[in-house]
Amino acid sequence: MTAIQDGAGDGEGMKVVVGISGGVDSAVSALLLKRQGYDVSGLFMKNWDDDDDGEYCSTRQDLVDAAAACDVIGIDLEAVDFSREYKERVFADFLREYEAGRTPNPDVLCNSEIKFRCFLDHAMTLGAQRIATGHYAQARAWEADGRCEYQLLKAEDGTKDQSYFLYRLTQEQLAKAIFPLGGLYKRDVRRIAAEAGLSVADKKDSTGICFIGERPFREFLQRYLPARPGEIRTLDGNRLIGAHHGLMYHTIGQRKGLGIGGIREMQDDAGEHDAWYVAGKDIAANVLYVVQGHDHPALLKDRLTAFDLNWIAARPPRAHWVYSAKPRYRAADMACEIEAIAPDHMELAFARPQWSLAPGQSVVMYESKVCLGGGVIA
RNA sequence: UGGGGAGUCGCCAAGCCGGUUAAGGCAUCGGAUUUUGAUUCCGACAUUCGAGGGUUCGAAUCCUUCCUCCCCAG
Repeated sequence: MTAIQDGAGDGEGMKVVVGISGGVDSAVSALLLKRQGYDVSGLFMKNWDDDDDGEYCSTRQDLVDAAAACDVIGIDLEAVDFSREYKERVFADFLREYEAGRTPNPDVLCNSEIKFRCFLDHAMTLGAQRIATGHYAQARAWEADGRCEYQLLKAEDGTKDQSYFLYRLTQEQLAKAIFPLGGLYKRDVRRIAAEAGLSVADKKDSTGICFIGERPFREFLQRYLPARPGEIRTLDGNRLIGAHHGLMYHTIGQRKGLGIGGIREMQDDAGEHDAWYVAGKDIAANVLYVVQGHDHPALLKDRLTAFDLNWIAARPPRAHWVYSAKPRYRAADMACEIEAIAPDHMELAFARPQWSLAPGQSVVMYESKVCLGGGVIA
């Protein structure tokens, strides 16, 4: 086995389009590719209409920053609007999931449907041979048994690794991708940006849903989905303990927003209460079930079922084999075993119980540094 | 109505035989962390102790009147 390409080679004039967001990461990605001799151009995506909420609209500033960065780097910048596609392929699913009482991860879909589909296709029409993004992840072509296969690897900087968000990519998509930051640490990326005179060198990292940004979540959801108030009951004892404004505002393991204060019968001698956490939902009855204490056993599960699977290598991993998995972004890898696997679903058992597995979130599997793919928690 | 008990931050709850700044928990809000949603962490949060009088150098803590609630009587 030999790595025949690691994405950091000599550009030799190869045309690559870089997704420029207006942040440091994508700017440095473009800068590095330019230095490596690629024929680089930038593409700024506007995928969300912030028509009526200027307060949280930062895309204008992002575009300004993106343009300024490209100017310093010395590349062209084009802007494209995929907001219709984003709405149809990402946001619609996002709303369907919330409506069903689940907790989706739109950014996973955003990558497979927008950045590595719409954006990729568009870049190809511009004559590009590759696309690049500021993701902290690594891609490489790997030759084994006479076959060439593209692998997705974790980033060198484990604290910034974003391979989780890319687990839905396919061989075809990965073959076209370059992740210039995969081998770098965040601090070095900022240093490179500062040394190159990029104004975004110390710009704060963006958070919130990709392209939509950070905003009051309840208020945001409420604009798209009707809120149905209902009861909050204890999982232990089925005791009526409060009221919720809508199941969609709560996810498994959530503490904030329950509004449950002190209850006489449920305190210790000193009158102190443990916080309450969401442990389950009864969608049909519109009841939210809660449990007291972060470490309540009902919040710990050592197995899960996942569906809507995607395997990057285009073939499933082995059952009864030890891998590791993350049941949510930034979770520590946990050893696990696939107990049963079919094309459309699998049963996964963890070596140790996982805290608050939320239906709708993705479970992503790894074999050492290699991201194998994953699925959506049932 | 008679007897007993209780009223301290949105919710619980210390303090209550007087002594300077009214514990703590939950909730809430703000910040940090974070390309989902969460979690976690840090910070803020009663010039005031149901209301009015009084005693005192000094009261949430004592006295008193009123209001409200609970229990037992009925």
